[in-house]
Amino acid sequence: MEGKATIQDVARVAEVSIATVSRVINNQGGVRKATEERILKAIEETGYIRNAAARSIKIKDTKTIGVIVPDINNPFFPSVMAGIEQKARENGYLAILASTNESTVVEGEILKNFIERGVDGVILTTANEAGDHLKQVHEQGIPVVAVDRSIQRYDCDTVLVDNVKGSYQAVQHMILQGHEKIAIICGPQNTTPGRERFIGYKKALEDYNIPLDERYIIQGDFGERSGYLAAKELHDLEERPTAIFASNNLMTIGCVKAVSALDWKLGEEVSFFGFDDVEIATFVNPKLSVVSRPMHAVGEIAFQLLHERIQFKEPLPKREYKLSPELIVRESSRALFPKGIQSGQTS
Amino acid sequence: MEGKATIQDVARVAEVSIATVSRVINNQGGVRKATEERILKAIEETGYIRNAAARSIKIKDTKTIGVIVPDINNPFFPSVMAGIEQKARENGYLAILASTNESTVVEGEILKNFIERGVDGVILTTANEAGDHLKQVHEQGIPVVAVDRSIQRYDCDTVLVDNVKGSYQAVQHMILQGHEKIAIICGPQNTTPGRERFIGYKKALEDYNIPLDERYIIQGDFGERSGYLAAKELHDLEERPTAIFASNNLMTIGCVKAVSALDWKLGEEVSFFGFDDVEIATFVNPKLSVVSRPMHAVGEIAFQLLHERIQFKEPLPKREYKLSPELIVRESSRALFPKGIQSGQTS
DNA sequence: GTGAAAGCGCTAACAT
DNA sequence: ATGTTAGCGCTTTCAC
Repeated sequence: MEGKATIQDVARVAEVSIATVSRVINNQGGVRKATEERILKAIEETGYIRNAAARSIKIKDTKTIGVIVPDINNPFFPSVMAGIEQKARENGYLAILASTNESTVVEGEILKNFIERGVDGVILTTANEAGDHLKQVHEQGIPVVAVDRSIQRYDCDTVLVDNVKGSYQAVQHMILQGHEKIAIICGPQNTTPGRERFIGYKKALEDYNIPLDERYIIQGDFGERSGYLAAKELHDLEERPTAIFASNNLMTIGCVKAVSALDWKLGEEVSFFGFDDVEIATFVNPKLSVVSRPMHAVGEIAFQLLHERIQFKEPLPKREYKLSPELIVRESSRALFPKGIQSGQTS
Repeated sequence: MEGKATIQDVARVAEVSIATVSRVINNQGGVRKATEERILKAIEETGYIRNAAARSIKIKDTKTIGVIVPDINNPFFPSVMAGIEQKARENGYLAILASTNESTVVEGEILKNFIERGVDGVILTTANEAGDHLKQVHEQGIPVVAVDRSIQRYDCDTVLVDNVKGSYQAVQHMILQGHEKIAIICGPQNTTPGRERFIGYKKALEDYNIPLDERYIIQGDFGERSGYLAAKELHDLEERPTAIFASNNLMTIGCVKAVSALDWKLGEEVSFFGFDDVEIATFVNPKLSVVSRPMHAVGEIAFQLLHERIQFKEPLPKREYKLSPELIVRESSRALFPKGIQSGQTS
């Protein structure tokens, strides 16, 4: 019992050949009921578990997919992962996860390791959109789907959230509530999300003929501190904005902290919209309006796409999904001057 | 180039035998510089990546450990995972993660899959402390270390956080600040953390000769709503507690929400201590005092223990680590009557 | 219905 | 320094 029992051991105990044992293990039928039972009993007795390594050396697929994320501590990824995992399980796959800590090198190592282990496919949010380190995977013909960040150097299925649309809608919502002095706290412009969310902002203003005002465009770095600083900067303006849009979760947190510290009345003196729902959103008063990403769905679709690739190895064309984010309007975004009174006037 | 290149292909291209190729792959030395370079070039050319399956069929270890968590969305686990991963990487191991969604059945399946894949060891927070489903792992002689929840049926190394100590210290802290009417929002008493945190509470009161008051002991279920309800119940009391201890993160959130809704002045009218640091802790005003668990360290130690088991397969005795939680005193816990005035007494 | 035997890709003696 | 070869545990013809 101790140590690994092999198919040989089972065969010996059941007094049959290994071929027959193999047949029942993979229930291919064609085995007499009696022998099958004898074998089953032998398996039980020996505590046999088949060796996947030996198996997958013959068989091509491993029914395993690898998932790679840049930062396991960012709540976005566990949610996506949950979606992947659920779909994977439904389809008889095991999803294994590894985190790169935003390091391209580590990502390459993990990738290699996954390939060595013969994963059937990979879902990843890369630490490096250039994608040169994906060469190996590509060469092996292993299907890949990119999530949240696209890959430049190689074509692969991609599932993104429509950042442009999300920020557009948030800004539009505030415009329709009468705001014109709308500030944005941008993410880094060398990242896709940072760029796209800024584009949505500009597009909304443009569509409603509101000129871009440089004073209201603050560069942040997706970090909490930069959100804090940005809010402060906006508050220092002679002509303060009446609404703020923060491009991500951390900057949302920083911004709200600052607004509160400055005793700038959220929702009243300044409306607010954040990108990505955060735990504190429903905690602060007033509750935060946000653009929420369908993370679970992202995971499900990513698996879906991957699964199709795995099944029909044919060279399907590259596909790109763009999921629509959802506008969650809570209390921090309000109509400007509900009584129709203009700024600078007395009541 | 397309499709898997094998060691054979490399040997052919480099015009050497597969043995020599194997030698350079595993850099065992004893290969002339020139040939080595030829082989390296051939590897590059063919895009060869060694097949881990074929390898681990001969070699015993896979340099891979499996990590199983019950709920990937609970922020506790990603943190622990980060600790495990870091140590694993430092030691040349790859950590793969899978989540059971608190299902014993799924946990069994994952375990089996991990065994099939020949993981060298497993770190898990089980969905079922009884541990009958761990039979298979045990039989295979694969080392296991339990994290945060212990395993009853089998002996294995365990790393826990000292719940009793954590809640003891929190309550003690409040006692030393003059509080006597200290309420607890308990977790389920059929879970180890729920039980232990209650024990620490009782012990602290006992040590300071404060009689247990049933009115101040509220049963919760570790869910946010129960924390909310509990706070309400306490507020309804004729003789309200002057301090509250909440046994976990979610109930902390619920409780604080309720306190705020009831306009019960946190820190002033009622002191507060939570178990587990939460994002909102530093967000609300006043900032929350909490018992914080050293999650990263838990992960590091778990790997450490596992690694030792993997290396010296000898039957070490079962080891149990209990890490001390850290008391983070912020603003929600304050001295009762800071001027030294005793309850019911005159100065 | 069952078994014998040939590999799968690799490592590790054992030769040379 | 390099090659030959015997397996590792398994699946899969091909016989019987």
